Amino acid sequence: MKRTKENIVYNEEAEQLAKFAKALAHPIRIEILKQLESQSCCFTGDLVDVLPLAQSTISQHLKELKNAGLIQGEVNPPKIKYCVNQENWAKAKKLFNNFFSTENMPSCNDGEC
Amino acid sequence: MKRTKENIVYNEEAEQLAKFAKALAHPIRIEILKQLESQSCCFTGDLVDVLPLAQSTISQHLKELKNAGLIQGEVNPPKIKYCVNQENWAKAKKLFNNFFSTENMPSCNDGEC
DNA sequence: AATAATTATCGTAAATTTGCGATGAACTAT
DNA sequence: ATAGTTCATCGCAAATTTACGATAATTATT
Repeated sequence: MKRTKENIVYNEEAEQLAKFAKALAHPIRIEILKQLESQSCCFTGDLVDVLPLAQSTISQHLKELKNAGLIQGEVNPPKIKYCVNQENWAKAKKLFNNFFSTENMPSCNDGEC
Repeated sequence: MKRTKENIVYNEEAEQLAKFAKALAHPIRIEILKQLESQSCCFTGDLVDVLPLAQSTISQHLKELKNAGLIQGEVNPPKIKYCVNQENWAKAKKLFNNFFSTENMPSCNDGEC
């Protein structure tokens, strides 16, 4: 960060997209989401069985995904069921789709370059 | 990272997707890519004019985007023209599309939960 | 009440990211 | 040759991320 904490303001859509991207910016979180995608839901314990990291670490990654809004947890004592947050998942999908749409993206070797 | 550097091996596709996501995980890099998308190409100098960061910082972000493979630079002395790398852009687009495809994604409130 | 099971949080250490100014490298133009 | 332009890199400082073990918190079962 900067020398002194000083907030720089960015485009809101860019900020939101970056936030989602950041949540996806670690392979273990991709794997976690794939699990949740395929299994409709699962418990932290199940994830710990499958993934090569300590329970506390998985829990931290889950927290980040939750903070980004991509997943949500329901208590099901003494377990907690994590699921994809459909609403935000759809929002992220749309943002990435828009971003990658190459509609009017000119090629680099166009004349005016 | 871990106490001692010890590599954990992840699914390759997850790793690649995470790498692209990491490149997108900062609003300024989103903005940079948007510029490159819309303008077909541009020079670092142009970006510095538009973005609220120092030239050296922009240069670093460009480097990260280049490392991720999302952009490429051509020398055009004394300037350097940055453009989206079409091939990897398409690859990223496909990876994100696949990832977000909710084909057989069951809802959280299905019976078996 | 005591125990077991499951998940979150704390404390710590290492690594990485972010940002800046200063400086360097490469090339142009004078 | 000198000066100017453009971009990259270095060195630094602050912030954040990543990972772990230990411990706390919550709830069920005995």
